[in-house]
Amino acid sequence: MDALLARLKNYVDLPRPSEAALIGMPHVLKQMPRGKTIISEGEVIRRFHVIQKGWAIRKRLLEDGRRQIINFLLPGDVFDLQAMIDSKSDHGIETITLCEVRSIPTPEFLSVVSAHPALSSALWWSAVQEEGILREHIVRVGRRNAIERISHLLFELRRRLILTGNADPEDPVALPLSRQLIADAVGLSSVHVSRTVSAMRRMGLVATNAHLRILDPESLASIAGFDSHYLHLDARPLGQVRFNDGRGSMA
Amino acid sequence: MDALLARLKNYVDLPRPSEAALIGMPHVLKQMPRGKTIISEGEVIRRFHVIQKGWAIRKRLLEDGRRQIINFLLPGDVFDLQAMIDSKSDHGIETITLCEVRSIPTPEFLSVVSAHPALSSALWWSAVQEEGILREHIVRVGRRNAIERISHLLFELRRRLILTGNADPEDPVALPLSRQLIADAVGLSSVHVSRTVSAMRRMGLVATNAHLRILDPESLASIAGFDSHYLHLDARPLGQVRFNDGRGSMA
DNA sequence: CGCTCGGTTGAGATAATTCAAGTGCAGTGG
DNA sequence: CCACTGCACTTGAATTATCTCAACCGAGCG
Repeated sequence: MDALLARLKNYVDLPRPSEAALIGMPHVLKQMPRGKTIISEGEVIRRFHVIQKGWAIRKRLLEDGRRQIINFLLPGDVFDLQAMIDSKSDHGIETITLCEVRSIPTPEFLSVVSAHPALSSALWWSAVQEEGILREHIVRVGRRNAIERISHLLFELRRRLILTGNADPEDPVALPLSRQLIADAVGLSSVHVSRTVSAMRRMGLVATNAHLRILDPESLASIAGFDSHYLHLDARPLGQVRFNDGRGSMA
Repeated sequence: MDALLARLKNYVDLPRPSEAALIGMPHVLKQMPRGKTIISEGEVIRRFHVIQKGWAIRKRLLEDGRRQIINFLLPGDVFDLQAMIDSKSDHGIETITLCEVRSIPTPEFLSVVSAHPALSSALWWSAVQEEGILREHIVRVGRRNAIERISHLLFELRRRLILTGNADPEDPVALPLSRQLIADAVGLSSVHVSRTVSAMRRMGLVATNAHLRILDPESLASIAGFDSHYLHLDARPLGQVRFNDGRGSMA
């Protein structure tokens, strides 16, 4: 199934025609190897993008080389609100695994969405969830210590992967993360992340052969003080609220 | 002039009828003393809010009392996207000075906005700017040291105040911030903030009588490595893009 | 006048960083 | 098949940024 569709279904059951419209939008599908730039900082964004497969990061680079990962983009994630206005991107987006990325020109995207209230309402939910993830990341980095930050991040990623059917809650979830990626996400040095992850391995929380695997999500959540309400999994459609352009005729 | 209007004018010149519609929305205007809760964590949000006067904070509290300020809400700021979906707020909002807050029920807000493309486009800009501020806050907290964090925050606040005519670029801007507020915003302890601010005073960057005043914004910006493009001050309207509900008839 | 509250300052403790050396694996080329 | 290289990861030791605890100060207020 389409990755975005799978994600939005956590919020509403889309009527068949809306599903069809979502999948049928004119788009370009691109395979990208790991480490490629999807959007570069300063570029004007004129298309919406959807991650179909693989992982990407949003990141900012400081002049002296320090890097901050703003968040991780997983299958089913759409970006970017910035496509709504004609402005230069304030951050870059880059693949960290082999990816399949779908992109749709802004006007076409909006006209499809505006014709389908259920779609637009689901996309609002998606935007609210994304903002929630951003806010929680601020809390993570600002007020938690190393093991809490890492545990919280890992648990969030697992939760989000499960949401789109990209991970099985029963299995140890594998994450394609290097120490350096984790470090740049949670604001630590890669060697301190290495030490902390080693400690977590000794505690039986994760395994670290080839990929990082989550062995004990419950303990992870409790160490992290994880509270999932920022993911808005409880949200239910209010009225019909459109994510809309003003040009096409209103269906 | 209306605070929100003043802010949106940085993006578009709203046509008279749109201005009138914005100001004329059915609303409640509330005076609130310092330290009052506008929205509490867990509450379902059914109204949009606009800060008319004063300052507020978005914050998250951890179980053990640690507090993280997610961002500052200044005159002209609108919140919250979360009003678009029927879900519990994942954070609290609280005044930190005497405030005047306007609130509009979601459906009324949306129907006015959907009738005015220029308004909806301006509100998209506002949402994009807010997301940019959130992202930059992550970089600030994740990858900058104490003096950089504080300088960056102060400079951003000054810039935003100037944007809405709440500060004069020529004068030393005064900010109603305690050491503790700064600490909880940038993820430090209040005593370390105190030390750092004292150092900044000795460097001639700020004054600290009664209120914190910014004396030397240029040096502040250069210490902080401040780059304003995340505020999207360069953005210009693309097509007509609506911020829309799907219930009312489309004007 | 005496309290309270925010801010300041010092001293010692701690978390995380930096630098540096060493290990192990995956891929490459002989 | 083996040696060689590169890269991520690991570990130790020394250093530094920041925190905690605690005492003190001074302005504003009842």
